[in-house]
Amino acid sequence: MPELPEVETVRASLEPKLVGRRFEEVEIHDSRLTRPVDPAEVAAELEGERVSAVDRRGKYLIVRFESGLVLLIHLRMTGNLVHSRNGAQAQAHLRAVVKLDDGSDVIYRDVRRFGTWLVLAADEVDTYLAARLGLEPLERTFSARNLGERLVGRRVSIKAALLDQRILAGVGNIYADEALWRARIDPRRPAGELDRGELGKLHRGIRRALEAGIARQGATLRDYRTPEGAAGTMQNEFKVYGRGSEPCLRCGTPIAKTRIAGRGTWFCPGCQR
DNA sequence: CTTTTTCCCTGGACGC
DNA sequence: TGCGTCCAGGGAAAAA
Repeated sequence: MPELPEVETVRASLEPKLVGRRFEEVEIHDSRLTRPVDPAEVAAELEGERVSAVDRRGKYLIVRFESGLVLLIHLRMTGNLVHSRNGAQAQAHLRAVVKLDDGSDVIYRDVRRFGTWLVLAADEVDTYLAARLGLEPLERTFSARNLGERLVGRRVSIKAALLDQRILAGVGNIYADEALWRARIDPRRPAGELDRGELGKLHRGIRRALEAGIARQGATLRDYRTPEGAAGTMQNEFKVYGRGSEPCLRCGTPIAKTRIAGRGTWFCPGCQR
């Protein structure tokens, strides 16, 4: 499930391969990918465009073109971008292929078809993203203080708040659990009740968890791969996610599993308070 | 306004 | 072996 570290890994890998390249030919095989826009229309818009930058905001990949046009890609659950220099062989769940002007291809696969490709004009992008995304956790401007400001008065659990992209952008189910373990905070605590010290620990925990994920090229549980086709290794470093009944690495208490905001949630009932 | 629930989608795991 | 059921979860939309 691509979260910020996985999307950032994809971004960093694709950036040097795409910047300066032209989209020669674009094939989109799944109408769900561009819904409600006709995929043929999106393909036609993208053909001939030359890439000027590959950015990221939250879990969105932002492909900017010299013309000002922007392609926003969201991988959702199982979306996967691979760069290939030897053609796009017939592959299961192939949803789109972009042929670049250096002869290489960008191949998009997505088992569950939740991913989206959206084309916007340059002046529409900020508005679109600002309506959906809050603080960017790895930006310098992200602080314990402005995290706290976003949580004031919130009665939802801190886990649910971390998953709310309008509060904090890029953290998903895995890294939310990992960040809360690092911060020693119980995921069920009401978000608005964290004190100043806890906010500081949470701020640090979020950054540490995300940075660890990026350093390991993300976590591969099933579908996620880097654009080189490699698996990430962050799944080997999980402190709590998926470790139900195994001993806490800090205090030895068996890790508990519960359900918060409809998502599987793992935490240590011994040292997360 | 905030919060909760439902839905989308496929395939792997599991029980019988 | 086969079939039904549950689970995985990001985010949009509807409901409360």
